[in-house]
Amino acid sequence: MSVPGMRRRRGPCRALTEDEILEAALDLLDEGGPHAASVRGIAARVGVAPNAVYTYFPDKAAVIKGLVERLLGGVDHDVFADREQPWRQRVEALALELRAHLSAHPGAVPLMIGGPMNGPQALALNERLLQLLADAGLNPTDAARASYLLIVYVFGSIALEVADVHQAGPLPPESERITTREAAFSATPTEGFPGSAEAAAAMAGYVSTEQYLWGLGRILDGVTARVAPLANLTARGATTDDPEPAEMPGPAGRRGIHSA
Amino acid sequence: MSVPGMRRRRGPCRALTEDEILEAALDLLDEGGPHAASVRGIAARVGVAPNAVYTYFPDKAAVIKGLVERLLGGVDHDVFADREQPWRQRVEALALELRAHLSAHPGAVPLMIGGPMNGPQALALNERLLQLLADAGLNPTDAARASYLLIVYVFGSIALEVADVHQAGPLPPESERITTREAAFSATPTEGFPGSAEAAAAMAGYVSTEQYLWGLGRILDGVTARVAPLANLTARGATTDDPEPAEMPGPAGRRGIHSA
DNA sequence: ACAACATTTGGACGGCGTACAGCAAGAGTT
DNA sequence: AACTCTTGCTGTACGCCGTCCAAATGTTGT
Repeated sequence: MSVPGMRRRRGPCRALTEDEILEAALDLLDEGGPHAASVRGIAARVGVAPNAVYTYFPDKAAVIKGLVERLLGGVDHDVFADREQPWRQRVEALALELRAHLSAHPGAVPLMIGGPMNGPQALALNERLLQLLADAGLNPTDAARASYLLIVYVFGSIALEVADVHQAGPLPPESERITTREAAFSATPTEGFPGSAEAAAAMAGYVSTEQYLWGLGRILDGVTARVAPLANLTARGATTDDPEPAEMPGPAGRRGIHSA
Repeated sequence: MSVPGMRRRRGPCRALTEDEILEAALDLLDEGGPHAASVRGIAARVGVAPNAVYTYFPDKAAVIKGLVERLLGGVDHDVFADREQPWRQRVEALALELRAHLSAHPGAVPLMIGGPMNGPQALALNERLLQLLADAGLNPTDAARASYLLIVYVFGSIALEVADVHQAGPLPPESERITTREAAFSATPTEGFPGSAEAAAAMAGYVSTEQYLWGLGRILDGVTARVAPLANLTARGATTDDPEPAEMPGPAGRRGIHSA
């Protein structure tokens, strides 16, 4: 009497689950950096022989893939799914949530951008972003392009940010990282470059939430400028002392793409 | 008595140079993917014992660092140094040159974004970009922020692009990559997502020069929209003889990242 | 009970980065 | 020229890596 779906596999019960393996891998990654997520280390942490991992994943690449999917699946979708809020704030919330969630596991970020993000969670994220931009009034083509632009910006920012700290383990707090960068850049001679001191200060501030949100804001400005030149301004506008609302880019802006 | 600069080292002549090692590493990287740049492989290619590499570089990380520097040093600075052209075209030329140059060595791109880009060539690139944006009329703070935004976009785009192809060796031509992506995305069921066919086509087109330039254009739109709506006719601006200190605010942003 | 199968394990193979000791080769000194 | 000192390269070895293979163990179906 074998229920076709319930048919328990022939052999002995498995000692663990895929999720335990992925969790162990993530823990090792957080503790020891990207180098520490070895099959042997994972197996030792969950208490099995090194090659027992191959019962659950065909090879290490599959473990990494599953790990990335698990990480992407952990982003809180509710923060930006509230369609009552203005869409710009929803995008900002998504970007901040992604950055916070991924920066909490800096060792996993190089593995993420090292391989193709094809998994269901990556597709779901893209899909949600597409819908969000479509809600904002963009046509499907622009929504798709803007979606990828935002993905590139978010993941590129996070990648450059976590790549900037050379030590393993969790990321130091933002202020400490900026201070370290400041010291590093001011120590470098910067042979003959103008304004080395203030340049060091500026480049140190690259890895800040403020820079992150500034770049995101400029991208959203550029995306909305051409599609809805008047309908925005609902979300938080310019934050600095620019007097002009800047309706359209200057005369150089009309130069289009080499459109195929 | 020996001239202090001419003082040849005491021991026997070195069999090779650092550049030969880096070139061999780059060749291996191009042929066999990021995995193939092993110290032993490099040594075998240049015809020495595996540990002879450590005469020239202290460890493998130094080889990678030198390799990245060599790659960044290979970008043609003349394409965007022409200050007669409008600055937007100069930025586009820089972005295209960087993409072409780095995409020619896809195996090296993960190594590039895997570590901090602190080298002199990276700093020089940043510095040139800063000056270019300052020429465009941006104040130092916005120029610094826009410079990093552009760097994030360029390197993030290239990283996602080369990470999309799973096989080693040189990148297939763009059309082939798009076709492959199209097939992959249309094969995926995309469970219940709206517009799977056109979504697949749109996502396949992400890895195209057109998408790349579109995103770059939106970023430049967003950057220029708020800072110089009128003043940037030509790049022949003031020489920025006395740049104000680009006080980049420090750890002012409080949201987002903290570890653990 | 028996057979079929999944799971896990011990062991091994090749490759990796790299440390250590020894040997060859050139420069400086006598 | 002989000696020494410094430097470059090699042989060897250690520990770690990912992964395969054969055997042992446990579980289900007949």
